[in-house]
Amino acid sequence: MLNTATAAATAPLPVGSRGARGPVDATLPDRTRRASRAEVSDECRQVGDTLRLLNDLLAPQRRVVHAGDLVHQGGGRFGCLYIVNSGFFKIVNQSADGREQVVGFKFRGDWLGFDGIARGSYACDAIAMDTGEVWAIPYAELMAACAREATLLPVLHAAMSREIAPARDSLMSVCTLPADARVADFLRYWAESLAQCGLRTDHFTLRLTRAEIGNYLGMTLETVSRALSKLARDNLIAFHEKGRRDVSIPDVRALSTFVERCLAPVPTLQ
Amino acid sequence: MLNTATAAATAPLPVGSRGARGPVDATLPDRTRRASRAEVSDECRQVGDTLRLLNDLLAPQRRVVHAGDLVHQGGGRFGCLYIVNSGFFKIVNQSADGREQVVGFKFRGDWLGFDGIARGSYACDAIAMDTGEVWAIPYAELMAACAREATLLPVLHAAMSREIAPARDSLMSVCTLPADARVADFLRYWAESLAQCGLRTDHFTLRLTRAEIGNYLGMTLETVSRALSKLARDNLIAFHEKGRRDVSIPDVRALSTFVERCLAPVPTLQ
DNA sequence: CGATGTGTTGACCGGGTTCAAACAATGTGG
DNA sequence: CCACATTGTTTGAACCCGGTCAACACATCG
Repeated sequence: MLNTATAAATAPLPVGSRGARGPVDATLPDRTRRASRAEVSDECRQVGDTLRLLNDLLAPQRRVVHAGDLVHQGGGRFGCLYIVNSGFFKIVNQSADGREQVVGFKFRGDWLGFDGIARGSYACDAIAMDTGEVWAIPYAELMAACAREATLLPVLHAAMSREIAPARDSLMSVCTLPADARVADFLRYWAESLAQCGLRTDHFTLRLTRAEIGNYLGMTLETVSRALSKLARDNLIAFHEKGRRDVSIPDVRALSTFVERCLAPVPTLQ
Repeated sequence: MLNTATAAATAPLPVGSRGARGPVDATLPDRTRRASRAEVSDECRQVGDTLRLLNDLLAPQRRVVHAGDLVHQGGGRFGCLYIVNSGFFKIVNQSADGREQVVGFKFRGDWLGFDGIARGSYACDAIAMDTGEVWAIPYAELMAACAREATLLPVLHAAMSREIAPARDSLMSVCTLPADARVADFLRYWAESLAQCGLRTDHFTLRLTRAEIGNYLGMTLETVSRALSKLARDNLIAFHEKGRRDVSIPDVRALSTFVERCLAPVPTLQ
């Protein structure tokens, strides 16, 4: 496939004609951020606090959903934001010519519908993948509450800010990693997301079909299946008996090293 | 490459086990939104209004940048948001293992640095690709101004909301289109972006190298070059004399139909 | 039981990567 | 001014990863 990673190695991105002049905020960058266990539990607690705050201030309408339910639909009139209290959801983009693309997933504490604020209509579908509960918050009411309660606006902005990075990360994954590594990286991401919900990460059942994973990662379901088989062969994951959707991940970090190893064949950046 | 579009045709995404139950806001979706000429000039005016508003309320620090300058750097401490007044910029993600990925571009009226709000540090590099000017706005000051001036917050939220869609769109492009179509779609996007800045769209000079385009689109620079040559051969674009960076696009809509034609070989969705 | 949806695996082949060579544009120093 | 290096672009040829097609296994369900 597109090994742009190696391409970038042979022809690195020109940072500029005369070299960088340095950022305005010149602090040392630490790009290697990865959530530690303490941070994860910390984030878990923050999510609980946020949900409690919203519940107290706005008494949002709770809505129970089941697998396949649409929370909001692309093109539909924007009115509410939604917060995931439980379950998980996929975000699906649809193009005018019928292509549909899974562009992300949402878990407990994530918000749905931010893309509707600017356009006045949602830009994508949000679809439940399991039984769960979302809280509907009319945007106008949220704004009014922000005027009353000063602690609310920072929470909202942080949530919107968090929407930006994931799509960029998966774009990078799709553009720079070969198929096997993309699947491994996806499993790592999934385990990390579960951990942030306080769920166990060493063993879980994927509620996604191979086709959905493949669509999200830009490959066919056959390639996903082959990649998973290979990962199982290498003991990076293990399938539980009874169905190939129960996955065990003995060591999540091993998946990360596998991803990096896929780029190792071209170790020298220059 | 990965024709997941056709894969989706043979194995369409399951919307759910029992079918969709309908969205909360059940208005008719119009997914086929594309900016008309009136909308473009309208948006152009809105951008001007926004810049004027911010200038009057906050007197932001103006900063002239040249090609290659870093506006902010991934990992750097978050403090300011930036608004593009002129020039254009690329957003580059960098992974811990050295991969770097162009994940988007910014033009006049776009904001930079939203991804830093949640983390407290920027998640990516913002790099000028030409001489231009950005306005630095300390986030704390912006929040204070929002408290004074009620019209500011909706503008800010709309800007943040607009950050969500582009990355998703390019993810879809990368995942569902073959190389030729991706390049065509990129040119269409670029022309559209220039139009929204009030610049001419029928003839312009790409300030990007083939390597940068390829990185953004998930392919090698050679493939970009070949795709451009093919588009020129088909008279969808034309190269100006003196260098292969001056591009003429006689009819932008022809590019759109070309993209759709790349999916035509599999016309029946079922 | 058959029907349907999902997952696995194999064989083939084609689009895109890789490697290589050549050219154009630009700058640099003697 | 030319020689030379550098960077970006184009084009060709060979290879290979991943898409395509097909067959089969397995589960659930009416």
